Amino acid sequence: MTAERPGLRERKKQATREALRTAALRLAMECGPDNVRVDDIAAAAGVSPRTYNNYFSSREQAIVAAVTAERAAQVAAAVAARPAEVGLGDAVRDAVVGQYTDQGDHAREALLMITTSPALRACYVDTVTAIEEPLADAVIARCPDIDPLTAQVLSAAVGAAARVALGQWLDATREAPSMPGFVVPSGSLPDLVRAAVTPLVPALDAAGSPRA
Amino acid sequence: MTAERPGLRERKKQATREALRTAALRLAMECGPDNVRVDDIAAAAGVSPRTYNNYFSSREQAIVAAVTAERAAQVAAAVAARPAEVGLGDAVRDAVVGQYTDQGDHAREALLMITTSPALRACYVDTVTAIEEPLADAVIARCPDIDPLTAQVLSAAVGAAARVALGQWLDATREAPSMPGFVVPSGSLPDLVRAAVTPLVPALDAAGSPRA
DNA sequence: GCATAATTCTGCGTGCACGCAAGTTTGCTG
DNA sequence: CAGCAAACTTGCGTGCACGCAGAATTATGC
Repeated sequence: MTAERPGLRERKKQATREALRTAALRLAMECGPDNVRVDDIAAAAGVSPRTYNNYFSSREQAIVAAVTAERAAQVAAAVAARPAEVGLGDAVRDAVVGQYTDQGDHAREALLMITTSPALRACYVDTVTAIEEPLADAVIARCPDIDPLTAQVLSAAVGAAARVALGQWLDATREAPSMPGFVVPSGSLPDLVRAAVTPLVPALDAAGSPRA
Repeated sequence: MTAERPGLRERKKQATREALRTAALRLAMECGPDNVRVDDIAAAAGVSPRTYNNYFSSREQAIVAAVTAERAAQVAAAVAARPAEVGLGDAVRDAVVGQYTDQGDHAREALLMITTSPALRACYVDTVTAIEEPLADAVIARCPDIDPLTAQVLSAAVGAAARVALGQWLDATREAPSMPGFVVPSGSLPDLVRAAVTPLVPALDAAGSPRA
């Protein structure tokens, strides 16, 4: 139903994208983030270096994409999945927090590597921008009477909050190894994300139910 | 008082930065944004091309900086200048809106040129990120008991709202010339910014006065 | 099945960002 | 004033993003 026509063409594109992501992450983990050239990734995926940039617009993007993958769609789905009774604020907050809980074991060491390189950290933090549009759509679907601009602003605000939390956490985990005493000064990532999104709950609720 | 020691060194640096900004904007206005090379800007400012990248990390940044300039500090000052009686929400909103009202005549045509190039638009939109840190400081100064993370999140949210408003407005003004009928479909920029920040006011007020 | 239109991949060239290692200027101190 | 250390500038080399145009591949009409 949702997949109208797989189409040989489209499938090949997704395969290439997947191959690039995987190769990028593998090489980065093996050789270290700074010892991987774009040409290497392209070669490992069996395409031209030029083709790499038809799929990803920066060297770091492919590596990060291997970890981020379908996050945007998942957030939107999670918001839609919350029962209609709970307020918009709780629904969005729980959906976002859920995205950063129970990371797989493999993802955890990848995250640690991303911590290594400033460029990778910046790129990873920027990926949360991708949730804005799907999230706005989900918000509109939940509250059809909401002003589209408001939905967009609130989604962007949530994205910004997640960005702040992620930045804090990445910095904290990077500093940690030097200080043997404290492991994670700021607590776990899900807790941090929750704490960051919580201040926005009043705004979300206010927009979600105008007559309350 | 605040300026401890200007110092010959620091003055030269600011002069170079200013020269680069000005030259960049002038050349961009004269030749069109896409017909200006970094080397040209550097030459016009009398420095090496390499030095250019010691001050600005992208070609567009210098052009945009000529328009943006001191915006970040002004927002922080504007927040601090609001009387202590008004709520945090109103104070921040008015301060941000004030930044985008009564643009100079010269700035207005520069804005129009920025509309021309996608890269410039993206860069200009990204500059609002710079207000986050000063704004967070101003918020903390206003509400000393606030959680620093909350202040940071709210500032980032406000920045995101401004970003959305700016994006909308830039897109709208770009589409406008093709449609002779409508000039600005979405209204004036200050109104748009106000409308974008308003949904966040409940969150700001909630954080600003916990006991209300 | 085949011709044709639409996409995608690829090589090439250009402009750009940035690390590195001198060379130069500035600020401080004896 | 001499001399030293820190900061800034500059040239060079490398890797990268992306526009462009031609070849290769896929979809579509007959």
